[in-house]
Amino acid sequence: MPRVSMADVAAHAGVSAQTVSRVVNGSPRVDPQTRARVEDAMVALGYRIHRAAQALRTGRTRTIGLVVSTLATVGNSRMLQAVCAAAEARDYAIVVVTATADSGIRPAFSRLHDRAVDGAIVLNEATRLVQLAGTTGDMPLVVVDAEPAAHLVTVQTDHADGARAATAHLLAGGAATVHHLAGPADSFAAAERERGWRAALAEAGAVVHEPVRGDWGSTSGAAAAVLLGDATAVFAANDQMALGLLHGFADLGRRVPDDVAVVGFDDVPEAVDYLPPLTTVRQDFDALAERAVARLIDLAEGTGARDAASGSVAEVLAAELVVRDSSRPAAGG
Amino acid sequence: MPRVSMADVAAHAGVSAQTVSRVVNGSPRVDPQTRARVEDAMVALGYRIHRAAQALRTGRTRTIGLVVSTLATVGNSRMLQAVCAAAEARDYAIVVVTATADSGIRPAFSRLHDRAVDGAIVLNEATRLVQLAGTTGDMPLVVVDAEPAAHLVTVQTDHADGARAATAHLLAGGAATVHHLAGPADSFAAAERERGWRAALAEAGAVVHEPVRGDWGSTSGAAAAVLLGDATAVFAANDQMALGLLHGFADLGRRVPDDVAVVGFDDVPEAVDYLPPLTTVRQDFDALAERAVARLIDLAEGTGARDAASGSVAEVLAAELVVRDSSRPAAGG
DNA sequence: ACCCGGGGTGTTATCGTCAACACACCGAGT
DNA sequence: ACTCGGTGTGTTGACGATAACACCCCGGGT
Repeated sequence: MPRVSMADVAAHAGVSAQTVSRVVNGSPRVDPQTRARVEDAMVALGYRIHRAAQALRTGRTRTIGLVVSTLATVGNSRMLQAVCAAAEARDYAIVVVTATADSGIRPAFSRLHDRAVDGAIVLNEATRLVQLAGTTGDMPLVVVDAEPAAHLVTVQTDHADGARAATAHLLAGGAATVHHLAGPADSFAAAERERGWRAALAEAGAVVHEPVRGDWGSTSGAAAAVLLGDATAVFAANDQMALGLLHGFADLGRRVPDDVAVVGFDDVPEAVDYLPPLTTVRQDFDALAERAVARLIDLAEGTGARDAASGSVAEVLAAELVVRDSSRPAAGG
Repeated sequence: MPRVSMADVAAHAGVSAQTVSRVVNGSPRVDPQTRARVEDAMVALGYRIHRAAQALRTGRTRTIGLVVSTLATVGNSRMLQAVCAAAEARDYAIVVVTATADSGIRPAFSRLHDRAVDGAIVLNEATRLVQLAGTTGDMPLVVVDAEPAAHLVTVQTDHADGARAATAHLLAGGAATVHHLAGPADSFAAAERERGWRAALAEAGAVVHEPVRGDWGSTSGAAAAVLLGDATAVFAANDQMALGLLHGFADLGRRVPDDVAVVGFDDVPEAVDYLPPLTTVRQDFDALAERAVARLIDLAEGTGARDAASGSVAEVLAAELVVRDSSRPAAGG
């Protein structure tokens, strides 16, 4: 049973292939009766458009590349899911390519170029890789969580403000100052969260201890606990490292939140069942993905929407503090 | 700067487009000097093959569809990453489509059909959806973690054996019997893990309490703790539910592992930092993905490899018990 | 009667690649 | 000399969709 082409449908409906094309693409210049006949034929034969042929002719694939460094972080995998949903709603498909630290970003873009994707969304914490991306190709690009820059469309959570809120919350809870377990040095999100933390300390006139640096993984959080032995409040740059802190502090015999309060970032689904349940900053991944996809498709289909559709070059979405027991000393323990 | 085609390269190298095609596809019938000239021209012009055109001509896209119900479970997102890596190593790309419970699997396959993928890997815990898949299309298919069946190539972890090992471990630790916090009723993996648990109890002649059923999420695990108030050992069908159990038991004042031992399944990266660190059964997602991709490409490129390459219809990979504190009463607490 | 405009439809050419075939050349066997 | 097999290369014609253009028909204005 070979593929059904427009010509087959056309023959069945007694029209030309061009008319079938017009029906498929919703052209208004088709007689309603003809349209109905063609639609019946499409159903009868089980017609499906051949995207490869369409892509060859039009130069557009209705496909978006997603460049991702890793899916091991919960944030990235949730973003992927949200991006898929947003793209499917617009009849676009997502091609995932990985750009690891050692492979670099170039082979990833090379693959996307081969595939003639209409654009790419970069989900990559390493700012320097993004700068390489500027070098690579003339492909429409939306970068998530990267330093805003000229010629670069970015979408991001307001990491700094979320971090500020988390830190202020800890200070309000009675801590003299707040220590910080930061993310990797090359991550934009980590830098922003650190910036927000510093700002909150500065506002309150609190002492600033240099942050300890982790790698997003929970194990690095557990290791950091030892270095934070004298802290009474710690803001961790993500939930997984915060979990590690909970573990590390428990091993040291320090009770959370009574001896030390802990706050994370992301609000992963499991955070509510950590011991104790984790106070954290919630990112709205669905909204972030939705905006990224919308912006990218604007760019890709842009009929010169450089001014109208894409008013601002950087889009920033609010984050929300979620208070749970890990920062609530009075938690009926 | 428009796209560089084979014709452009051909003109630059003073040969025909067909010769360029032969060079690109590594045909042996090309003079080494000619080949070198063409390769130089490709580099000079920055030639990249146009996959859409290639797909139109050959009917093959070097693209694999990945049908996934959700990426919220750690297992699925790790599988996705591993599948990407395995596919990229073979110069295939991955297109992700989601098949939620309410949308059903049909629109997902519809999208893949449009995209003319060479085959699909189904990562879907709901067995019934997979049966629908049989209805859908003549596309080469590899199903991960599904009931082996005729005309169906499957790849799976040995869930039953892993569960058996986990249960036996708990019994060996001194428990009179082991309760089970099972996964959703429609999940093949959940059913297999339950089967392994039952088998281990039967071998030991232990009392069987009907399992409590969760939804893979940690919250359902926390809720289940209340129903398991008298258990001294619980085998949870995944790590996230086990985390919920740890939380629930803590709220009930039951100490893990002293009052009740807990074992999970998957070995998520964070399990080592749960409180206490979680004994669990490790799945080798990389190997699973590698096998799934290899089998699928065999099928897709199969020149009739029905007998040779695909000897067995179902492939089963071993799981490994990882013992940590949540099941080790003597853990120097 | 004539032209005009526009709705509805068909024809042609083309996107980039590759399979099939054609062909020119050369050295070896008869 | 004459076929023959093999090697290196060019030519032609699809694959399926669609942009551009051509065309027919019909009602309304002159």
